[in-house]
Amino acid sequence: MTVQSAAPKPGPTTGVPSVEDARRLAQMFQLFADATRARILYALLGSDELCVNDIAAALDVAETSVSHALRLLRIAGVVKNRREGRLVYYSLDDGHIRMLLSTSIDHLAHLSRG
Amino acid sequence: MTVQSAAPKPGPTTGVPSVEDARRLAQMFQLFADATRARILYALLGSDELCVNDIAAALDVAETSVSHALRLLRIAGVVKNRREGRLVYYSLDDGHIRMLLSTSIDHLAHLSRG
DNA sequence: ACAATATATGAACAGGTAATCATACGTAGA
DNA sequence: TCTACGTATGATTACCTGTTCATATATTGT
Repeated sequence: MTVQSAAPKPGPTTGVPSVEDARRLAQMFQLFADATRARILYALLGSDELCVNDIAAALDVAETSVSHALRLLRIAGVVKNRREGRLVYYSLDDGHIRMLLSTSIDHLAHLSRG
Repeated sequence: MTVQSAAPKPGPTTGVPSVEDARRLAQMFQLFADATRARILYALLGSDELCVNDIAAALDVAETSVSHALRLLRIAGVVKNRREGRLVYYSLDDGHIRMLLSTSIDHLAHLSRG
């Protein structure tokens, strides 16, 4: 197969990320690519701090499932937690996350409108 | 198991998205949650229009694989295409996508710095 | 019409992953 | 210490998804 190219070089027009960076990017997006985790994140976007049971109750999802989900988000640095007695409060970790979530909502709205 | 709640009601503090919305959100993020697709998107973020073979060559990925990936992105409205002879040019579909990608890069940088 | 090129798509197989179950851990109160 | 509660985690299972191979479609040139 001969290749008919339109762009002579892979040109770093803005700087194409390395395979490694792309992998990390994808891993990060993967965290949002699950309905349960997405719902958790949006719940946290609303009330800025929630304990595990509150989340489980609000979403009507098993506590175990929520806990597993929060673990992944925590390890990735997307959420942080704080213990107070028996309760553990979770919240979004930084502003980029909030912006990502907001932008994604905008995009969905954009698609809905046509 | 008795639930000790910190927030009396599932309160729509900013408006918790429905299960359906969360599902759509997750599906959208899922598109970015693959290294190949992520690399394609970042390549398109750089040069604003590329044909399939250019992408395959630039990323060193089989053309078939790129084609499958682009199909999903196209159906989801993330990229659009334009035929010119035998070549099909792909580009990002709207500004939200660009902002999402940019924000995600910012977040990664944020994590890297500490 | 035929051949070559560029892209698309269906099927199958391999690897990953979220939900569930069982259980462990940490904390508070009696 | 014992019990109850809130949370965390390992293992299993069932499902989903990306890659590959084979093949189809579209376009151009002879």
